[in-house]
Amino acid sequence: MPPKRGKSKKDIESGEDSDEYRKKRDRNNLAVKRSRVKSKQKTQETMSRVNQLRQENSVLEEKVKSLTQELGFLKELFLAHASNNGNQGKFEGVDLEKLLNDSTESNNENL
Amino acid sequence: MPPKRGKSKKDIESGEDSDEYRKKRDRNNLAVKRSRVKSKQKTQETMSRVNQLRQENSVLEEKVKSLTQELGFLKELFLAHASNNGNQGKFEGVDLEKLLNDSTESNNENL
DNA sequence: CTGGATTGCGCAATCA
DNA sequence: ATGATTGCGCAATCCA
Repeated sequence: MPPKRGKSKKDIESGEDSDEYRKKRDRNNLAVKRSRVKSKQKTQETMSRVNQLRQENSVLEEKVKSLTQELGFLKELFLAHASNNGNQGKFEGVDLEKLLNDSTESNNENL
Repeated sequence: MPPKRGKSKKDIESGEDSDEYRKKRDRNNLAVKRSRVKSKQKTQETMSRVNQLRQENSVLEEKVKSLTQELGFLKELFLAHASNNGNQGKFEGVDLEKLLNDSTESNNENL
């Protein structure tokens, strides 16, 4: 009682000398082609993404650099002012020394 | 005057039923395998690179954010001080208004 | 079960 | 001649 199918013996797979088989192969070959094209596209996009990120990155680095520089300058200015006036680093009632360090340390440690 | 070679007819290529041919195929198959492994590795590395850059990027963004914030705060402090003393924005002999804008504009325009 | 999508694999052409 | 790459088809397998 071999299972009776619509086809002859071993389905379309493996054997089936012609039409159905060929048809199936052809379709698969197309699928393979599509799949590979897609794959290559993705690879390309990934590489582009890398360059894009590199760009953004260097822009940000410069930004950080100039902001840090700026901040450093202001800090010195502050300290100079403070010592000139002997008001213990207080300016407008704020403890600048502490403030400046707070948001400078955490930013410089990664450079 | 058929060209005389060391082999029979069509070289080792295409035909040559055995040894030389098979040997060549086998070597190529290995080469293909090597090549494909290498290729996949490179793809993987590229993807890792993307994530790595994403990381660096967000770190930098935060850095810029906090530095900018800091700078904004100091700027206000400065301006307040200047107006309180009615010295035309001069502080320690420096024109802060101008200074602060110079290296702040170029840094905020991309946010 | 049906059928496209992926993937490993080998062949041959071509590059270096 | 030789290894590296690349397009291509086959078949197994995945996945929906």
